[in-house]
Amino acid sequence: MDTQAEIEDFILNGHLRYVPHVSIDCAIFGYHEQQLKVLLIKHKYIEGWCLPGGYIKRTETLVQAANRNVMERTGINNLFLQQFKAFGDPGRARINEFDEEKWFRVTGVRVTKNNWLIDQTISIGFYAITDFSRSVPKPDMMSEDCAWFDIDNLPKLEFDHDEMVKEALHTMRVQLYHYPIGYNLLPEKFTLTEIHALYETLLGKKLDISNFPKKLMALGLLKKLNEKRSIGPHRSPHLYVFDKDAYDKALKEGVVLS
Amino acid sequence: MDTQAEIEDFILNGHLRYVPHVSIDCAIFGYHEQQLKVLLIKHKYIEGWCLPGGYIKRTETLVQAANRNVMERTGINNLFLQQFKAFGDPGRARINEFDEEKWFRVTGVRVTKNNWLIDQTISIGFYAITDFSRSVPKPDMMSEDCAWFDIDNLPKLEFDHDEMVKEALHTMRVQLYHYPIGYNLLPEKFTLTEIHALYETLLGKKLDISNFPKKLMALGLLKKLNEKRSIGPHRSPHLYVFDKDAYDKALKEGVVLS
DNA sequence: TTGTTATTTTGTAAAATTTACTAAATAAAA
DNA sequence: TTTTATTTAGTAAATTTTACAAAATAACAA
Repeated sequence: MDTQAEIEDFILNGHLRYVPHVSIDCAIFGYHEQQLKVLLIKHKYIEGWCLPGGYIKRTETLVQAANRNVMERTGINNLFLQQFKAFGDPGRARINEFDEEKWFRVTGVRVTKNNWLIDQTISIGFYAITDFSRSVPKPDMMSEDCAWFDIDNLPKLEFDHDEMVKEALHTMRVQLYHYPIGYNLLPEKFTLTEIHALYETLLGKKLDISNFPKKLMALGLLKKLNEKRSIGPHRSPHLYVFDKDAYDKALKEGVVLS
Repeated sequence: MDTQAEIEDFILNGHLRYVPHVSIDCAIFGYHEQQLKVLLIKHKYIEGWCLPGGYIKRTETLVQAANRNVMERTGINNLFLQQFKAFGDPGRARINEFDEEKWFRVTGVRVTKNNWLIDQTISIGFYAITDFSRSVPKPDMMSEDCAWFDIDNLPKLEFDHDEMVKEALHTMRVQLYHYPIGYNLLPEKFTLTEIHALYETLLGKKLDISNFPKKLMALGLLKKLNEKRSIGPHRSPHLYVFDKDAYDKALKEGVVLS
């Protein structure tokens, strides 16, 4: 979606391919070396930053729509992805502030007030987690920028997206105790210290350095390798990999981490 | 919404007052004397039973829409109400089976295929809990029956409503440990045995008769009264009431029950 | 008035889990 | 060989959960 013809077609005929009045918004959390970030985009049409999002094709499921959106913004497929809440309070989208001239300047298309895009929209929130160092943030056709922001240094977001981030973060932190996490976020082979740091960062709190790795091991998701990693003048830590079968089973059936 | 004029107006002009393409569906759980039921409705237009639901007014929030719907079906206001998931997979509503003649027979209105009601719809699922003995089930204008069904003796439901009930029940049972429950479900003054039975029934499992009441008390939501209830040739149990302040605080901030 | 009975309620020991802390093992570099 | 920072195993204390026993009780019948 980039050429002017495509933009025009989306604006004028999008309602035939997408479900009107419903969108998805994605809180994409990015982790790397003990840093937690969120991906934001800057609309051409709007002043501030907001969460990436989009419409749902009439032929795809909600999860597919969210996955497509996350893929388009980060270039990464098949992330851990969860629906967390639908947002639909009237006034959340500020459609009353519609400015035909501005739309024309930005899109090059004459948009009238009865266009399918200019109407009340209910948005379904998803969150995803990825390794931000592997991603290539890419704006969509309606936005001019797309970048990672530190989780505790976010700008004021547009619409109800502040609340969305808050809810997404809360849900993510609760679900960390009930789903396995780490795949795609850690190197193929990793140390207990690395996965410990991952959990600490995502949860935003300290976890006992001696007990937490034991709890992780007790879940039975990790396989200990006969290899160690050299980390300078210190004891070399063992390397681990995820047991893919146990991991996928845990994704389906859930786990309990205390 | 009952007269023919109102039905006709809803079908022909509803898209002006309601948000098209989005609906809500409510799994309304009913409790009374150790029985757990679900409220189902039977559409005039559709063969089997399904969850009650409806559209969202352009002026109301999602929760208001759900509450209005629950109120219309049960006659009871202000129940414990929670959003649990949005459902939007294509094909879930079977709009391809649209039958103009049948719609006319049922509604007395000539509905064409481009009507706002005949299109892909994404539904936001809410669940609620009420005392079914106090409710007066009432069909909506599109349905011919509305009745309580035993939770473990449900008929096969239409659309994706089997999955909705399953998800609603699962979410409800998880949230029972994180929100206070019992208000409106028990008499104003109740015994520990009664609230114990409530939890057992909603959770669908046994809870230790000696330890569970202690856990409940530990939450600090109950006030012990200086009254007892006569229950025949047995020790008279104490009566309790909810501490409204603590209860409301717990509703907002959550509790932890083990 | 006194036992009988079923239920409520308190008490407590055992079991299990979590937490806090100690110390041994280790590997590279000085 | 010693130093050093980190990994990792071990364990005792603290806490929580569970299981079970027994006391309290109130209506009724004898």
